[in-house]
Amino acid sequence: MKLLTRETDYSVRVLCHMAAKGNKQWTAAELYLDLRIPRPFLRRILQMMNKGGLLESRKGRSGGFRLASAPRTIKLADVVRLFQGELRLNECLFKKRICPDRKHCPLRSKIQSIEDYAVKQFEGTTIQSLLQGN
Amino acid sequence: MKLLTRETDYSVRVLCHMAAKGNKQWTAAELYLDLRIPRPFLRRILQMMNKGGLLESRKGRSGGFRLASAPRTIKLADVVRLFQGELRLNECLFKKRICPDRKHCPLRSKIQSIEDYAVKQFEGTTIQSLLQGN
DNA sequence: TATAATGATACTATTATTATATCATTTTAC
DNA sequence: GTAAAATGATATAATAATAGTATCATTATA
Repeated sequence: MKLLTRETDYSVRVLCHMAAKGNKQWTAAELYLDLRIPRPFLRRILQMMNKGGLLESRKGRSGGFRLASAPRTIKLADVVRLFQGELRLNECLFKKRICPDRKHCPLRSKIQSIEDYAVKQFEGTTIQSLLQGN
Repeated sequence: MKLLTRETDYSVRVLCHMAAKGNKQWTAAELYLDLRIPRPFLRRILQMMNKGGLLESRKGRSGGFRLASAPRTIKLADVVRLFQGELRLNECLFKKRICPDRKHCPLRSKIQSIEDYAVKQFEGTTIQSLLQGN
């Protein structure tokens, strides 16, 4: 199983790659050459990161993408939220039909505790810290 | 997303239900009446729990299932392992193609830390502790 | 004004999970 | 002995999430 989807994973790579090279502007084509993320997928991700405020974009010829903010202010949690929504490790159990005794379900609190831990990790990780290998 | 699959979830319910009623033997039909887990799915799960050593079974008329060991010795980790294999939250990234720099991937260590925490929770949780609401 | 970029979006493919269905085998009550 | 009631084994279908593709519209500039 995977805690992070590929969209999240690829996006982190993009952000790290950009952050490593200062405040340069990048086209999708350039990023493809460097990172080999499937091209149309990459483009969609870039657009989502733009909409989500992680990147800024310029349209038209000589357009491209750049980081919207400093690497130390971009949290892994932001990327996860953008592509996966709020982390909810309990999801399935309560989706369509209500769990018979949600309140007292002791499994729930275990999962919740793991979820909390994961979110804390994501909140405490920035693009900068990833670049520094922390 | 869900940390536990339905197989795992259902199985925990079955184990807790059994544990709550002493060392009784149960048929799949009885468990269905009590737990309303889809019947063929329930049967398959019971068979897997039997093979996996969580339950014992008796075949033939007046056959059925019972706990293979005391509730305090059955760990949530055992159930997860049986139905989901070793928890591997990193899975996707390294599946088909190798991550370009697995060793140095700082994301990996974050995920690993979350995985370790989750496993610790699972190891520390037993059917008995779930019954007691811990 | 042609070109080279992003924007928007519909579509397809793949995979994992969830669920069903069926027939074989075993045991026992009668 | 044998029918009935249980599990064993296993193939298949349905659903949903993820991953990836394709295409046309729009924008800006060389």
